[in-house]
Amino acid sequence: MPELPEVETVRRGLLPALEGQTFERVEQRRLDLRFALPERFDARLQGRRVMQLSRRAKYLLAHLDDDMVLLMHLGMSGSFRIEDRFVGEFHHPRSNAPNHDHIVFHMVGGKTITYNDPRRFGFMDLVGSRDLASHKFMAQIGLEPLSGALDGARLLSLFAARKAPLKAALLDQRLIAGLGNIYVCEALHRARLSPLRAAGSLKKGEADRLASRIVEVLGEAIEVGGSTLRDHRQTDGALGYFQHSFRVYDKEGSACPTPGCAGVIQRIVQSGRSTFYCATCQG
DNA sequence: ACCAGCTCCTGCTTGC
DNA sequence: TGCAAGCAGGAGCTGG
Repeated sequence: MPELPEVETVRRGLLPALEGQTFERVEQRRLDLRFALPERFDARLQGRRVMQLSRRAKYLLAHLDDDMVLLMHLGMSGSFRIEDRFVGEFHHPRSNAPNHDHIVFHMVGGKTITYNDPRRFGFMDLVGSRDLASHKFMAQIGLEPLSGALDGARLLSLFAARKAPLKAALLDQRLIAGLGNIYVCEALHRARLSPLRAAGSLKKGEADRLASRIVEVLGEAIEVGGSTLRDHRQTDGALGYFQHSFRVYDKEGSACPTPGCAGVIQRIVQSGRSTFYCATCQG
């Protein structure tokens, strides 16, 4: 599912269709996604104008002209597509395939923005802008890695005394926001650090390296529109390209790309999720 | 406080 | 070819 670079790509794709634009009508095809949608979700959006579309961690935030914020999370399989006019449900080649277009935003001017989410792990909520910071899902979110504030010193203090492995600590959204399974694996490989290391055991030099590799890999991914594995598409249907730059993710059995390293990428399971790394050069 | 495991859901891939 | 198990980019919740 979308991690920070994919969500940022989606944000940029949605900007022209959403920012400064007004909801003419909102078609809500179910009462829940992962969670129940707020009461009168469709009615409360109708007629509202989007003043700004921002991102926090993996959340998209549409700031409305009535001081409310539409909060959106894509979960594992959520995506948006923009069309000049709604062309109807997307029909899968398989008959009986259920339709997963759950919400359609009909904008003034004729464009439609359709939220599709087969696994329905995504969710949306409406919250007053003054309550945003204390919102259940926003309050715990950690450091924004591209804010300029992520460096070795910050990493050291965030990870101090933590016994959890680096892999788990980096996935913890309360510490650093926006990293997911792909970019954690990629950043650890670039920093030549083992995903199994206790987070609290990092030395200053290692933390410096890790912080700069995280910023680097996220930046590179955003530049090319994120990674497309299965579901992620840009809002115009274009594919991201960063999957071609993976060094370890989903590369089990491949030669380690680190220059001079004779290792082979292996897959292990940590906290029930796949970790890809090179045991030879990631000490 | 911290951490591991389970859970939600659908669909694609893999292995027998 | 068919079928079932396994796996997937997230993250809240529970229980130790």
